[in-house]
This record gives sequence, C-alpha cells and structure tokens, in this order.
Amino acid sequence: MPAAEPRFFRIAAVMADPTRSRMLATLLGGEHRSAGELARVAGVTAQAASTQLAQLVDSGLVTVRSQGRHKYFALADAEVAHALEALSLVAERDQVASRWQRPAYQPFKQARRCYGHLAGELGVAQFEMLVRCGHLRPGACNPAQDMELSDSGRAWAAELGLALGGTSGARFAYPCMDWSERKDHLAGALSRVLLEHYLAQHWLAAERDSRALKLTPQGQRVLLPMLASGYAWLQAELAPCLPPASPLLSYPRTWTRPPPGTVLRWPQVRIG
Amino acid sequence: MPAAEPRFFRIAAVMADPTRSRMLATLLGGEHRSAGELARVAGVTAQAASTQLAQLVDSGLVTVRSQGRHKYFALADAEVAHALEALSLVAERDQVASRWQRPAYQPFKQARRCYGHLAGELGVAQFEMLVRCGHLRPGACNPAQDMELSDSGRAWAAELGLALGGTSGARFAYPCMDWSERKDHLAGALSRVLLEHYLAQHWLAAERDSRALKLTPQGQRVLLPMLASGYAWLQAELAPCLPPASPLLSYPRTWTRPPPGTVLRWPQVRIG
DNA sequence: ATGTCGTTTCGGTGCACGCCGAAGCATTCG
DNA sequence: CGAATGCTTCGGCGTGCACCGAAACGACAT
Repeated sequence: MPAAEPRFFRIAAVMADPTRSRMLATLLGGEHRSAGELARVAGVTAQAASTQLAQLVDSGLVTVRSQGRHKYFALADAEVAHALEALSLVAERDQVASRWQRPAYQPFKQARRCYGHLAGELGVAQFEMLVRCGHLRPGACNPAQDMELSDSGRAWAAELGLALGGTSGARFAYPCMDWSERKDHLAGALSRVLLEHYLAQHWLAAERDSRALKLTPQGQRVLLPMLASGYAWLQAELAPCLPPASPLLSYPRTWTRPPPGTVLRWPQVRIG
Repeated sequence: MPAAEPRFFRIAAVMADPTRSRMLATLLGGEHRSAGELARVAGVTAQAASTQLAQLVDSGLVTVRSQGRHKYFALADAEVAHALEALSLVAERDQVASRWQRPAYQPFKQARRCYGHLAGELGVAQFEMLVRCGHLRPGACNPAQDMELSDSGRAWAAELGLALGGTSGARFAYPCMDWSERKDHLAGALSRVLLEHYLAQHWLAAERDSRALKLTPQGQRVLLPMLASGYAWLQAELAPCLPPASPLLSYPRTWTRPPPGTVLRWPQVRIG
C-alpha cells in the first residue's frame, strides 16, 4: 500500500514554474505589486501573468486587493516567505562562493528586502550588532525562537527615533536564516519598522522592480558604521567560518572586542 | 527587463511530483531506504522509481549509498528536511483542525520521525518539558537559534542513561517548527540520541514503511508521563492558543505550575 | 460618448515529462 | 554455471500545462 499522500507537493508545484517563481521572488520583498508590474518582471505577456497569478492566489500563496482597475498582489504571510527562503537555502547551497560574486548579484547580496525586513550582508550585520551589543535577547515567554529588546535595546530604539507603537499583533522579533549569507538576520515587526525607518531617513533606497536596496551616501555615513561596528570584531572572531568579505563591509573598523559580559551600547548617533 | 532568475524553482520542481513527494516524505523520517522500498511506498513500478530517484539525487536533495545489489537513499541534510517541513507548514495551513482529526492521521499526529528526531504531539511535549523545566536553554554562542543543556539538563540526561559522546559535528540542539502542531519540537544531535534511546528502551516502536511511531505499553507508563508532565501546566497556561487536546496527552496531570524562577528537575525515574 | 489602459477569457499549439512494458546489466545464491 | 533478485535503460504513449494572439470586459479619462 502506498504511503499517506503528502500535501506539500501541491505547494511545490505552484512554486515550480519559472514565471511564477520570478513573481514570488519579487513579492518576497514584502510589498504589493500590480499584475502588470509582475508581468513585466516575469518577462511574459499580461495574459500569461494573469493566469499564473490566479494560480498563486488559488493556492493561497498570494493575496489580492482590487483597487480601481488595478489589482495588487502580495505574499499571503510570513510562513510562505519562510518556505521560499528555506527552498532558496537548499537551492543556493553550492552557489555561495561563485554565484554571489558575480557583479549582477552584488547589490542583491549586500542589501535587499525579505518580506518587509532587511536581509543580505547589511541585515546580517544588523542582527549581529543587536545581539552582540546586548540590545536583543531571547524572549522571556518563548526563548527558543522569539527575541525581545533589552533595556539598552529600547534605549537604542528610542535614540534612533523609532516608533514601536504599531508592532502588536505580528511576532515582534525572531531570527531568520539568510540564504545568501547563511547566517541569521532579524525578522518580525521590529525589523519592519527598522527598515521603514532606514528608508524614511534615506539611508537606503529601493530599486524599481527589484528587492535590492541601495545604500545612499547618507546611509554610508550613518547607517553603515552603525551596523558594521558590531560586525567588525565579530568578523575577526568568526573569521575562520566567514565567506570572503564583501567590499561593502570593509568600512573602517574602529571597534575592538569589549570584555566579556559588557553590555554594549551603540555610540550616540544624532539624527538630524 | 525580467528579474534575476530565482533558483529555488528547480528545487520546487523536484518536490512537485506526487511520486517523488511520497518518497521524500518517507525519507523525512531520517532513515535510509532502498529503491524497492521507496517504489512500494510511492506506489509505482521499479522503473519509474529508479527514474525519480535519479532526479532526486541529481538535484542534491537525496544521497545514495550502494551496498551489494541494493541502493540505499537518504535525505541529503537537515536543510532539505527543513525546506520540506516549511512547505508542509504552508500546505497544511487550513488543515490543522480537520485533517489531523481523521483517524488515519492520528498515529502520525501523535508521534513520528522528523529527520531522525521525535516530532508530533510527543515531540512538542518533549521540547516544552525540557525548556520549561530549565533543562534546555538558549546556547551561549548563538542564543538566537541554538540551544544547550543546562546543568539540570545534563543531570537529567545522565539519569536517563543517555550517551552524549557521539554528538559532535552536527548542530547539537535547535528548535524546529512542527507542521502538524504548529509549535516547536527539538531537532539536532541531542534529539536524535533521545529518539534512539526511546526506541532502544522500547518506549516507542517504528511502523513499517512509515514515519509514524507508536507508543508501547512501557512507553505509556514511563515515557508519556515524563514528557507530558511538563506539558500539563503548560497546557493550562497556554490554553487560549492551543488546538483541541488529543486523547494521547490526556494523561493524569499531577504537576502544578512551579513558582517562577524555579529550576525544575524531572522526578526520579529509574529505568530497569 | 469614445478612447485608453489594465486585466481577463478563449482557442489552439507545442513541449515537457511521468508512466509502463520489455529488455539489459549487475550482484548474489544454489 | 544458471536462476533469482534488485536496479537501470530504451521506446512509445498519453496527459498536463505554459505560452501566444485575438478578443472581450471593466474602470477611468477627456
């Protein structure tokens, strides 16, 4: 007798088409996109896109919102995003060294959206800075997966001018494996607010039709040292298991490893 | 211009076939299976199975080992298992209430293998017991994802007669989202040793051609109260967000919630 | 109203691929 | 050695499905 029918293959089948996968990869940024945009990004005619999008919606991977004569599509939820990331992690397994060094993928590797939060080298740097500085720690009620801000973390957020009011409902903060870096970055409501803040401050700029994010000159001055500072001594510490460094993070490193047990605080950054 | 070609769709395509998905689901148990076994489980002829298995190997999802005239297949690594679990999590989203209550899926929901470790209700109970009793805590070097045994945890393991020698190399312990329970269970080397121990003690018995695990009468007497005890007050505490209880875990609950901060120890269990 | 734009439906084409039966190699055993 | 077992390769069949062109539908604009 054959085994109990697994159900995941239906979901896999929806993800298994190049056109649909391009659409999903675009939506993985976490923004809403119209059917036309997605058709263009996927490189097919509008008719084809319409059919594929209908399948994505039927399967529950994607949600739609009609607005006038437009239709806006978005990933259904974080679990879908997570599944896509997990697949990418497997798919890019052997590619870490080669693929990511090709110039076309550099912006993507450096910083990109991942379901509304910051991923890539900058995302990993952000996460490690927060954890290593003691701003972020395992949550009290679910220490296995959820994270929470410490006192110093809340101070850091306040200093940054972050509005943490509207973060109820969704999970606040949790680690998410980054498939280009193969290390964790930060996911959850906190991370979304952070990215929105970075964009509002014009430290990062969104590329059209892409999940890639570009560091602006102001970002180079303010954001990069903030995130990379925690990364500097980290990189020295973890050197053996790190992939070759990207030029992006070869920012002057002035920080030295603090004595163990020290709770670090990000040095005063005044935002104009 | 079309977007950068995502690569995950190739992996998804391999998982998207019913036959291959049945094979993968079987291998998700973590054991090696011969081509013939997999053909039988998938309900196809040997030729068809051979073709599909070749694709699974080519794609890197599965590894092979030849032994005489047999070929033994296994999942390539934990990342593949993780991707399959993540897909299942999406695929079973709406099914939690209905599907899992059908009698045919009960044994599967109660206890099963997940890449060599214990999953299902028992797996979740085990994880929550370990965390809530203070035996397992966030790891020192990677608090975000890895876990480690506390002193009480090591004592508990020693008491159980666990051999933790051969657990170097692979990740020691980390949480893994259970797609039938939608809560974490324990993954990693520790978890594998635990499951092997349970099987060696004949507390759990493996089903043929299936990932389902069956609680033996001895298991009901010894293992179930050990795992469910931590679950008892937990269930009361988390009642609002818990799915309807399974008959499996309606074991008499004698434990009450300890005062906060208490480090719990599993009461003496002497194993004959 | 008429035109424009974004999206959908229809009919038809072509390719990819999963299956089986039969035959072909290996390995093990009597 | 020949028979049995486990797996693989080959040829052919059938189906599913992604695509396009053409046409239709709806919302908005002038």
